[in-house]
Parts: sequence; C-alpha cells; structure tokens
Amino acid sequence: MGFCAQIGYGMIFDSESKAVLHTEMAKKNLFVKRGIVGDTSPYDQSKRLRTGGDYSQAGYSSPSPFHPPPPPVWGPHGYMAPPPPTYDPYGGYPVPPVQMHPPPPVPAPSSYVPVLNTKDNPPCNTLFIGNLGETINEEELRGLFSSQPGFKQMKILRQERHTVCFIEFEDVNSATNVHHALQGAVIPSSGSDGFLFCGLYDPMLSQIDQNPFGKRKDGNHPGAVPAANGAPPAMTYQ
DNA sequence: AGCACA
Repeated sequence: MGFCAQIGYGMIFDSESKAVLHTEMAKKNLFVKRGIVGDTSPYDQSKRLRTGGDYSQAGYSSPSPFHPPPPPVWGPHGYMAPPPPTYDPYGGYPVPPVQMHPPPPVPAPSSYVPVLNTKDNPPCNTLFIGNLGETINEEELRGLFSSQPGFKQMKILRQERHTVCFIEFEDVNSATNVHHALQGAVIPSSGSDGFLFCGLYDPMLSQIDQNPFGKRKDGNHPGAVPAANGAPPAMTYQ
C-alpha cells in the first residue's frame, strides 16, 4: 500500500478526433465485378467508361488487302500439323483501303462535373476514407455510406497502423457529393465513446465547410458544386 | 497523413 499508482496519461481525452471521418477522392478506381452476366471477357470491364470521355474508338484495325498465307508448319519428324482452314475473304483481288476518318473530338460528357482538383489526382468515382480508428465497426460504416446516392461498393482495409476504406460510387458526381456531405462526419464506433451523428450538420462543419477539400484561397463564394441533382441532405440524426 | 482489390 504505500503509494497509489496513478494512471491517466492520454487515455481517453482526445479520442474524439479519431471519430471524425476524413474522406478524399481515391487515387484509383475500385474494381467492381459486373454481377453474373454472361460476359465474354470480364476483365475487359476494367476499361469501362471513364468520365473523361471514351477514346476507345481509335482502336480500329485496317484490313490489309493482301493476306499472305501462313507458312506450312512442319514437325520435327515429318509430322505435319493439320492445316488450319484458310479462308481469306480478300484473297486474290485487292480491296481498296477503307477511308478512315480520325475520331472526332469528343464533346464534354453530359455528366461533366466541375470537380475541384484535389491534389493532382484525376477525377475518380472512388472515395478514400481515412482516419478510421481501429475500433471501427464495418457495419456502421457501411450503413452510413450505403444509403448515400450512387453507392456501389465498399471495401475496408485494415492495416497495422491505420484502417482505411474505399468506396465506389456510380460516377464521379455521386462520389463528389458524398465527399462533400460526409466530410467530417462522426462515426461513433471509431473512437469517441459517446457520440452521435452521421451526416453533415454540426458545429464541426463550420470549420470543415470553409475548407471542404483541403485548400482554398478565397472562402468567400459558396462551394463549386451546388448540389443540383437533389442529393438528400445526408442523414438526419436523432 | 494514411490509397487496395482485380
């Protein structure tokens, strides 16, 4: 007995900051499976439309007028492989080369969004969520984001030092809106023991609001995205 | 500040 040990260095007091959500546009898109469709090559889906426009039409192949027949394949011991059926639609006579006009300039897609360039990352439909405490409850996080408009898929990544999360949305627009809406949201299971709300409305927001994407010189004019497509005001708490 | 899966 003699002395009493006193505990109390940094145990609980700053746990609140752990619960504040930090969202960012991810650097890469989240790979998403296209359900179980009878698709020929599922891997091609990784090159699906980007919001910047699709330039894939440049990948044409011009049919050459002459197709030299493949040389006969001889095996080492006189074995001859069965000749492939050589049907050449252009065989014999020359075919005038097809007039290929270069692809016209692609107009700005209708879903164009004036995304503020966060850092130097290109626009991306995936959000990166940082600042998750290790106690984060995946279900809670999913519940928070899956109700957002345009939500598609989510993946949590637990690492030694920090837990992060990736969330894919239908398009860059949705991702941007959610980025806006849930920046600074508080997740109870992420650390703070007694806290409350999921959404965008709080005193905290006053400091976040002035600086939604990290860097902004003049905080005078309102945000660049007027939320034109009627995004619901996130969640109501209580 | 911390950014992965195919």
